[in-house]
Amino acid sequence: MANTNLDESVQLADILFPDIPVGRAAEILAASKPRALPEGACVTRFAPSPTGFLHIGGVYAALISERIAHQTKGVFILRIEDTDKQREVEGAIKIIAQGLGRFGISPDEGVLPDLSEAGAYGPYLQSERLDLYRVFLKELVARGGAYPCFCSTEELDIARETQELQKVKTGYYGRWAKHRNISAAEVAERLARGETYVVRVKSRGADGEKLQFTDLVKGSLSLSVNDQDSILLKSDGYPTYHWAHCVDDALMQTTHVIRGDEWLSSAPLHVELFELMGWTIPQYAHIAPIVKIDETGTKRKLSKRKDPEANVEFYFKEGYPISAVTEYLLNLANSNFEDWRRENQNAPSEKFVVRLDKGSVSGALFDFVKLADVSKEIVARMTANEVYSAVLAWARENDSEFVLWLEKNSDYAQKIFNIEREGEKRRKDIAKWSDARNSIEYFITAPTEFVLSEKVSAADARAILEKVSEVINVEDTADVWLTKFRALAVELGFAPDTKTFKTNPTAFKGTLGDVAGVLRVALTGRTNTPDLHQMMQVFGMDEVHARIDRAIAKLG
RNA sequence: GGUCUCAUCGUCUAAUGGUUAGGACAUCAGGUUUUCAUCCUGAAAAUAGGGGUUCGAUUCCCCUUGGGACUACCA
Repeated sequence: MANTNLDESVQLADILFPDIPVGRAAEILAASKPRALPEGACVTRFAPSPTGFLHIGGVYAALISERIAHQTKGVFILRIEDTDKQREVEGAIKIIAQGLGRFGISPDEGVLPDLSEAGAYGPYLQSERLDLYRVFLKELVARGGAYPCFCSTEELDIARETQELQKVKTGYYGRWAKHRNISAAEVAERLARGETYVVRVKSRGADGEKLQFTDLVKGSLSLSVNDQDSILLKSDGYPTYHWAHCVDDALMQTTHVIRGDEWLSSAPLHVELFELMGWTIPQYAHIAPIVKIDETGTKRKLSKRKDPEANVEFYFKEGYPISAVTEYLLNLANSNFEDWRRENQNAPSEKFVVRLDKGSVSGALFDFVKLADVSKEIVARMTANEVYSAVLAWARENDSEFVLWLEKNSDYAQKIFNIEREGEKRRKDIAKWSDARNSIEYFITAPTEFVLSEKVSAADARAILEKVSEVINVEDTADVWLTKFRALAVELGFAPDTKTFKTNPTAFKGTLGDVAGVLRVALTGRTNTPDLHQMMQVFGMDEVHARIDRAIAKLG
């Protein structure tokens, strides 16, 4: 800034922002209280734009930010970046705040899930901070760090075309920065004529210069310094992301900026901005995006247009338990999460300490199979009552018919969900709540089709069912039932167990499993169900008899 | 095109200048159980390619190839 004429800059600032009194910036800074936080506490924030959509990648970033803040006894802020009026969508703030709320991610400051605002460093909507951006921009202009630019979009387009033709770097910089040294007098004149303008940073960087940059996720990097006179204030009076980020995170005293790595290449600009203002530069953590393989076989970021799974609504609709999605995301953030989980089976996931430096450096593929596994594990650990409540809550939003049944048959449903849900070897058949209905469907509707295994003849099947009908008593303990069942099988010429059958296969019509298969199909119409004895206990005597009779009738 | 960046089983990843390169999910095979999606055992499966440095490289360096991000008055 050696040859910048300070007087000229101050004049320029006054012409541009005549309504802002001298010293206003200093006043605001002086009024902003330092946060009283314990040593090592991190202040983080999630700052989405309200585009009507909560992206799973956003939840990922928010989750990491929230954990970093809270595990250090710091502060987590939800700030809304609504500086693009074109893209803003009605009701989007609600979607974001409540969506995060469903994931249990609650901010200490900013917009809360109930849409109220908390915190002493607000407002937390950027559209309500417009005066702040102007105040500090005036300061920057006065220091010779920014200037107005009157170039039209057309002019800029032409310049870029020229640059492309000449094969030089595109953009507004150096000798291409037409208004870099515009005089206060000229600005006054153009303003008087009603010309619109933007305000650009007067970059100090030169092409080819490097910036040693330490990123908390990516490590030590050598980035190119910023040499672009980027726009800070748009002609509509709104700041660009860059300026808003700088002003907001300085005023909110953010210590750790955790954001998607698409921001990495503009980090040098942000660093320059903080330096120009003489503010403390926050620590940066640029996290890798969650990607998918598309039709062409290339990896790309989850796209809100093309990929339904990019939207958190998708997970709500499918009924993935929220904690499963959270744990999967945590596992993506720090792969040692699953080791921790094995050691701490019943601990809440908040106990796991997230580390930024253990994050993936390049994008990770979202793996639904793995998610399903995590999810099944979680559902298996839940009680029947918890499962019932979760399924009911899911059904309320997605399956009104099922809700009716669940509400009417609350006790019965809980008994069903309790099958193989006690003890060590728990059944793992539900990954998401939308699976639930199908997995218990045969309890709701008795089967009408009975497809028997080819291993058992119709006559034998009939004999089996009639015999079962005679001896069955659902009050029997599992052992008693099994003894009866085995005797019955032997009586009809089947082997009492697999081992016996294998020693002399020709001596038997089949195995005990084959006999069980007949009963299973009669009761459920399926070959694949939970434990017979437990199911029959839930059915009760009457239902068991009714189903067996119906099956016999069907067999002719 | 320019700038930056990344590269370990199919996937997510661990590890180290010297290891049989480890785990998890998925896959396959065997076993247990009255079925099974549970459970147990086992198998197959990776350091992108080429050069260096080194006694020794997957690890450090260079090149190639491939991927990703950015290159807006969008965030």
